[in-house]
Amino acid sequence: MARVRLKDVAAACGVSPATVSLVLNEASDRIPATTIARVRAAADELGYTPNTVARSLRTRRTHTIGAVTDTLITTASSAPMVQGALDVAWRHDHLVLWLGTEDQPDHLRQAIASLVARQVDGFLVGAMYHRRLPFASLTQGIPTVGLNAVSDDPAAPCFVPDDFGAAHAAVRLLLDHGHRRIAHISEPHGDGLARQLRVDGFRAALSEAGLGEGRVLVPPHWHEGSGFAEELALRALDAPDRPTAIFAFNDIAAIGVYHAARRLGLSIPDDLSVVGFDDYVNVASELYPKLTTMALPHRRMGQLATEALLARLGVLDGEAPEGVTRVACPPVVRDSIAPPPRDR
Amino acid sequence: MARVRLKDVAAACGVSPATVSLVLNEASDRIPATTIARVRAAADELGYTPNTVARSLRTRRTHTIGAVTDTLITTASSAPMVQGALDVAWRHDHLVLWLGTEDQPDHLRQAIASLVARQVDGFLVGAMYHRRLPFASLTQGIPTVGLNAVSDDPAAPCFVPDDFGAAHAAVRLLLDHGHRRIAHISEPHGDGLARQLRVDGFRAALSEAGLGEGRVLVPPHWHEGSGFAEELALRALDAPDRPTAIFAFNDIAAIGVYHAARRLGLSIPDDLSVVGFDDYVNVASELYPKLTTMALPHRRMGQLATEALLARLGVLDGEAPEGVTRVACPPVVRDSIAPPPRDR
DNA sequence: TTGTATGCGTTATCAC
DNA sequence: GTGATAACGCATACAA
Repeated sequence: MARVRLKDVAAACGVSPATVSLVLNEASDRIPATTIARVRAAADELGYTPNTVARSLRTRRTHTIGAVTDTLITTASSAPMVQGALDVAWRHDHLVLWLGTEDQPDHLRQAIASLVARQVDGFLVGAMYHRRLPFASLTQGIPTVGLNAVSDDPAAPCFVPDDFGAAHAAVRLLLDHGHRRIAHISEPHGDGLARQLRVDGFRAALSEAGLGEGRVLVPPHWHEGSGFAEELALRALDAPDRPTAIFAFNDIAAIGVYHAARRLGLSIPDDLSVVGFDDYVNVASELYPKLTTMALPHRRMGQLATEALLARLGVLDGEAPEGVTRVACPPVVRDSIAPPPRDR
Repeated sequence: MARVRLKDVAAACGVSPATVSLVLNEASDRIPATTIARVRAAADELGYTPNTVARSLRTRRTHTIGAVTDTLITTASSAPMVQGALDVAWRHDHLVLWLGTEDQPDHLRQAIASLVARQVDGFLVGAMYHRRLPFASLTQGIPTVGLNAVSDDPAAPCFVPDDFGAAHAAVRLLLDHGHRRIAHISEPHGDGLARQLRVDGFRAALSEAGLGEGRVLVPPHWHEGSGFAEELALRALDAPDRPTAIFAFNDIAAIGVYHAARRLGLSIPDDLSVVGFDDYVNVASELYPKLTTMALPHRRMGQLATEALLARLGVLDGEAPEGVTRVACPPVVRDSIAPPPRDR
């Protein structure tokens, strides 16, 4: 019942353990085909699986990636990021030890330390929303890539959404439909980097179209749910010079806009066009009318970050990009945009 | 730059490696306090961290749990399950290697095999929706616990939602408000176990109330999104003897009911009460009116499963329960239930 | 071409 | 009380 070891395979086909090792690792090209076949057959028959911990001790490579992220649960969008990383790692014979820090102070440091003790080959340090995370000092020289997070080390490869570009594209979508009075509902100030980038993208698109600075509505402080956006939208839409389109910071804020429109008897998209951000599962696609929004490329980011890390580890060919890479956020066009109403 | 090893701290304080090991593992009570202090001090000063792979090779324990689940991404609810498992494992000095199989055939077997090669101490085999998963034969005698999945080995501990009880409770909620004509919108037949259990809970509650079998609406085949439920609800609500309340299989189906009500000019909850299931993030709480629903205890299940596994591994005291444990699904009461309209 | 010897960093079983 | 010493399972430089 005990697991079969290299030694057993060697004994079974009358060669030394060294030979078996050479054959199984394809480390020597000077072994006769007959022995190779014999060894392979024996290994197969006995069901030999190398003991990776012994191998790791010897090679100083665990083929394991340590991943540390803040809480996994608050945002539904985390799963694709994880899955993307898992996939790529698995495809290249690596496994990942995942740890959620739940944002407890000092937990990040502890988590990294315990992964260092496990001899992980590299680190993925991630955040569930795009922000700055000072991790360069913690990973003790082990190759590290930021995932949805920007490092304090400017050279560290980091993969984040292109919030600016996506906001710009979202506004262009509205402009192309003929809208001229477009407002942006933002989120409260915080440590997230997306807020400012989306505001900037919004403003850039408007200003390029010769429409000035644009109107940005910012809730005074953070609230759970769409309530804050609803209030903001209500006030903006109830005024004489109301916007014909709203670009919402995210899909939740867009829900607030929908609620406000309903309360005011405005029809989307006939009276008001709306664009969201994030493409939340079961949200954007289930609103009535279905919400046009910018998708966060979480899965792609997870894949890219892991590929970059594997490149730095030498298991993949090619160079890992230095510094921050912005990943495109594709638009998901649904039913919430139409040309603006003729007159008012 | 090289990491400091046990040998180094032994040399630093003039004792043998064996002694250091004994001290650091508190394995002997016959070591004088002075040596203990000396060793501790040296270890601290040098920043010694045990190499866990060497330790694992020796102790045959990796303090690592292998977790295999089908795809992580299709359901948003997966993250709490993962987080719950990670938390408990971490709290007891264990780490988890997570693998998503993406439902590719044979991938489950491969995933388990590669985790076995890593010498994981135990397995968590999970599904993202409650179903049967034949994994007992794959885990090669390594302790295994099912997470949202039922094993083919009746003795294997498995943790699943109490779908029957929750459906029963949901219907009781409606009955207590005075409803008598209650319909259930189910999902199409598939390999999920929740469907039948929720139907059974629905029927049991009605029959206990002397209301017969109840009306169960089943879509003929699977569709993405809420469309199927909308059609079903539309037909039921447009008939002369329409239900005053609908218990939906899940929150997505509940959205379909909302859409149908809107199209028919029925007001929720005044004309129609609705109860959902799953408590999807950003869905149930953002509908108008906010949806009353039964929460899936994903996080709790993740925790319980991991605790059971650790108990089987001897790192936690207590026994792991044998067989299937049903975990309660707490109701989340919001605004979608009211007494039925007086007459019609 | 294959086998022998040694080391990877621990823990554990002994003597001393 | 403490220190040699032998595993743990594998990889590899070198010898044969």
